[in-house]
Amino acid sequence: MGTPGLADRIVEAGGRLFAEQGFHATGIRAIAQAAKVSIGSIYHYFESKEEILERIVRAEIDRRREFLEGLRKQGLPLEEQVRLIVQHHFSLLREGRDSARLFLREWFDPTPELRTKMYRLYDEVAGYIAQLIEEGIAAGEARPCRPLVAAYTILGLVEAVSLRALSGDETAALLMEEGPRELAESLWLWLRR
Amino acid sequence: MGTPGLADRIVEAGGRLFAEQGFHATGIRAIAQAAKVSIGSIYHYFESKEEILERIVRAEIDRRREFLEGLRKQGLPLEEQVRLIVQHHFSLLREGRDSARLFLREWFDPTPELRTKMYRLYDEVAGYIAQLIEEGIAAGEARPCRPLVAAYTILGLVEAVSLRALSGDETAALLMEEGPRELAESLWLWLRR
Amino acid sequence: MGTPGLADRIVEAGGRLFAEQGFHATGIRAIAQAAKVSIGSIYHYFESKEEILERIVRAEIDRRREFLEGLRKQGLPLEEQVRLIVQHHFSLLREGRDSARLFLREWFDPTPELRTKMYRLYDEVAGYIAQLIEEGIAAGEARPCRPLVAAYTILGLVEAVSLRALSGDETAALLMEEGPRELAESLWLWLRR
Amino acid sequence: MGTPGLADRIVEAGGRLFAEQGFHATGIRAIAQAAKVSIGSIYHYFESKEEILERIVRAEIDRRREFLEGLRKQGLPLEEQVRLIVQHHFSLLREGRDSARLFLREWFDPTPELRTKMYRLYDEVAGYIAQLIEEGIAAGEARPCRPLVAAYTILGLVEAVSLRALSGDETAALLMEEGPRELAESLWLWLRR
DNA sequence: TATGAATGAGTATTCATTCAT
DNA sequence: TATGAATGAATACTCATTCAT
Repeated sequence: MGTPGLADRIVEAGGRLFAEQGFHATGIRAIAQAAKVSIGSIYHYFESKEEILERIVRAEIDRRREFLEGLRKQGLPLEEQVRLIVQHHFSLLREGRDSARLFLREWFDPTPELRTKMYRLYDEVAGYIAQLIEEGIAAGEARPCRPLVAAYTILGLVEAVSLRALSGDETAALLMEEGPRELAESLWLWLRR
Repeated sequence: MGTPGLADRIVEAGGRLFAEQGFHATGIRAIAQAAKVSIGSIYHYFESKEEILERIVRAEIDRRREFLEGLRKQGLPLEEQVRLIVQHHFSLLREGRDSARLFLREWFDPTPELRTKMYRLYDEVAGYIAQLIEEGIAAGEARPCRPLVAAYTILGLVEAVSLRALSGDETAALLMEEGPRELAESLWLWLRR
Repeated sequence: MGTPGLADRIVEAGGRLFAEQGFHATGIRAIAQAAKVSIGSIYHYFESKEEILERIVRAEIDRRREFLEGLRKQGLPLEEQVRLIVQHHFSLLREGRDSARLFLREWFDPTPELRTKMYRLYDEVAGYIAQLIEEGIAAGEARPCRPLVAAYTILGLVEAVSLRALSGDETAALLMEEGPRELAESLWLWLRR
Repeated sequence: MGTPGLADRIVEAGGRLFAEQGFHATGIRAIAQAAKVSIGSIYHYFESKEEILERIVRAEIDRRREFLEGLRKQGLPLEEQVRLIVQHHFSLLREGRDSARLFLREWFDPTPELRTKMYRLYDEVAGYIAQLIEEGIAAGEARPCRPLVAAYTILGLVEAVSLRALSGDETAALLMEEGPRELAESLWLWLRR
């Protein structure tokens, strides 16, 4: 409601441009122009270009965490939960959600400090999934395994495949179409008791 | 035999530095210094900084392809092949093979052209794995599925997990230790008939 | 009496910061923060950053002029007057009086207009000293000389030495300790009939 | 001989511009333009803008040191030496020697590190003068005093007066004309036995 | 009076690339 | 082949100043 604040416009424009061209290739001037904001305003709200990226990533993580928290409260069987997690991820991609794309990019390029922060945020999400799996094991739905390793396996699998699915070519289209079902099935075959 | 040529020295130094610091953070002067080569020589052998990266990536892909070709000739059962593919990947990481790290980095940052090239090279490897799976299906070892999607699943899974395993923290250590066995098992549970 | 006005707080904070870090290195925001005043208020009371400096310098000049006027009224012998002028200057420095330090700084850096203003203010002080000398010559205490040149000599001598005395090292300590007596003596040896 | 190298052109242009407008007011682009050199070349030869200033100051100090060394070898009476030091200084100013002007400027503005360097260089010159005075005392020409304090007195006196003499107004003209004789006389009256 | 969000020209510096030798 | 001096467009970021509230 109401017009979005400058900070929001900056984050939105930054997210889009970073996702399209990469963090390094996106200049602060381009962000300012895209957000219809002065360069000075960017630095009024953010300490640096990196802080913009950080905010974007944090927001994306938050969204995923909320989804997982909501999922957990529903008490669905683990198989269904896995299916929904995979679907959720792909639907974010399909919507063309910029930050979903960005999230897959920039894992490595920024300074080590940012990378450390990103790992920490990522670990939060993995922790949620590990919890779901742990409960699934306790309920006898899943075979005994290390929940955290399994969580990273799920996340990694889903992200790596969706990464390829973003390229825009034929292989990408195939993965985008068949990916969700095939991945959810694979994961369940692997996790189930 | 004999001293390596200038081009080799450049590729070797570039690979090391790109992997350590990233493509953008590595200057051409740093490469020149590390390779004990003049800046002029770099441009004598390579058109641009990107071409150095391209060569490094191509070499890495070639090494993997050779491994997969060799694997295929041995006619092992698919379960064993999957196990060896996973193991091979992790052992490259464990050796600290620079280009293996690099391969995981720079997936996204460079110009779109380079990205396209990288996809193409990556697809080569995926194609080899898809072939192995196709043969496994034909031999009744694996359940029917889309081989290319399955190949990307395997590659994506392995790379995404190893990506996290490179961070150097505790989670990374856990993934590095438990990852290969757990992943191979997962993949086989999923692929088998 | 009562709380000092905003303008005073700004001048006080500006004087301190300029003296500590220099005019260029001190931002308007730092002044606002130190004075616990909004940026807007600064521009309400002053036209520009330079005007703050100008006010500080003017105040310092005024203080010196007052001292010199008071000195003149006492009708002391010129030798004594010279001694007191030197002492006064060093005691300002020793007290750590910010504007005394500032006065020695920023002689040159600001825009030409400000420099001109500073010269004019400085000339006021020199004029007072020249007057004292002129009266000393008339009274037969001092040798005949150009009073204005002599005044600049005195001012320059004292300031240049105190400049060096501000550095905080060993030489500075020596100058701070021996400077006042030695300088007063020198000046009198040189001025006296 | 032959055309001066790029580094020389940069130093020359930098010295001129710094002296005219001050260190802060002189941009690197202005130096590049004035020296008819690319910005890149400046950074090829100098690490930073400050390094240019440093080189200029060092050169100026070197020139003065050479003059003082030459003076000392001539074995003139101290009175004559003092006269020549003062004259030398003023003749540098009169020649419009840029670095002489610069030397008087920028005593304070740059970073603390540079200031420390400048003090150290300045102390070298003061040390030479102190030596001359010490020998003068030993020879019975000068009254006993602390040579280093006396040296700073001489330097400070000369520089402070010449500082004022640079302003370009009437007072400046008076100081420029009468300064050398008057100062030399003053100093000798003060130093002599 | 008083505020501080908004501005954008300006800054020093970097770095891939070229080219005369 | 081999060099490295020379280039200059591009970069992230600063900061005095304005102005609507």
